[in-house]
Amino acid sequence: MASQQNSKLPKNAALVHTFLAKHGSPASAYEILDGLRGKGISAPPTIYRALDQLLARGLAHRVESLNAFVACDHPAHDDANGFAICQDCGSVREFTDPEVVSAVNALAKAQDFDVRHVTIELAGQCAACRDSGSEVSHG
Amino acid sequence: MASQQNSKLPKNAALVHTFLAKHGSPASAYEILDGLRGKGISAPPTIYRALDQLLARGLAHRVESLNAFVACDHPAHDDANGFAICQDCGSVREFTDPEVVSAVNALAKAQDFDVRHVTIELAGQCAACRDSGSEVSHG
DNA sequence: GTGTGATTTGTTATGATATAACATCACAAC
DNA sequence: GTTGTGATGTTATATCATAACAAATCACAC
Repeated sequence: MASQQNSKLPKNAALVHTFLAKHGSPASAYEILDGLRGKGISAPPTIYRALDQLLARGLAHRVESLNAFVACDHPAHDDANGFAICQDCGSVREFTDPEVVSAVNALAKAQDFDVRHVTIELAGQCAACRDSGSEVSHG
Repeated sequence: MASQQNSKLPKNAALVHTFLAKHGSPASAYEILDGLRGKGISAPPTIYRALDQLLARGLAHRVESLNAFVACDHPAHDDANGFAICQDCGSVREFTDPEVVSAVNALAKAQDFDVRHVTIELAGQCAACRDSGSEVSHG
């Protein structure tokens, strides 16, 4: 259902993917750009094009509520994944949950809606921040 | 769980809410601004402040994947609603679904994540566009 | 009705995110 | 070697959002 493209990853897409994978947490296009200025990349369109290629292959996701991008943990499910975003520490955890997916699919069917992509983003507090009494600063 | 504020809606918030309700589909902050220039509103911060007030009251929602805002259909559930967005005709339908909500809550509990807000956005094709053979133009 | 504080509003400027448009390059197919 | 396609570089600009500060308005005690 995803990752249909088996052709070789273009150079810039590979650079961006590597950057995101190392980064670990979501990065904005401009953070990626800043991180790759030494590698011949100098302008936003280059980043956005590379991101488009990664998104098409399921190798990265856009986190809508952060206007940011992450390398993908499980490319096989890129059309129905989700993110849990801690508002205290900024950590983002990707998940794929069959219960949520089936509930969403049932809903879409009931509404006679042909789903192509599902965005699920949970904003809240992660366990680590709750356990430390919420005094963790954002970053 | 939402709409805790019972104080009177400020003038600009009321203007923006009325605009969104008439508009029917999601509008960007700048579309709202353009629609209200005749009413003494002349700059983006005024719109964003009014939107913040509406969001806090559950009278409007932000559609993350469109960077746009809609008036709310059912204020009682504003922390766990969803949108079905047709990529062909641009229509947006709001929904609240207990199955999806409970699946998300179960997932969050399993992940030990304290959910404050849930974003669910389905992108795809609405029944009307499917039935008309996808030849509907975007707008 | 006057003072006081809180909220709302107006205004200018700027920051942050994303894309249009067009030229060039790399490479495979023929 | 020409042609077609996809990738890349570059400049400029469109779009979305907020910082910072001043002024107006409102609620309410006195």
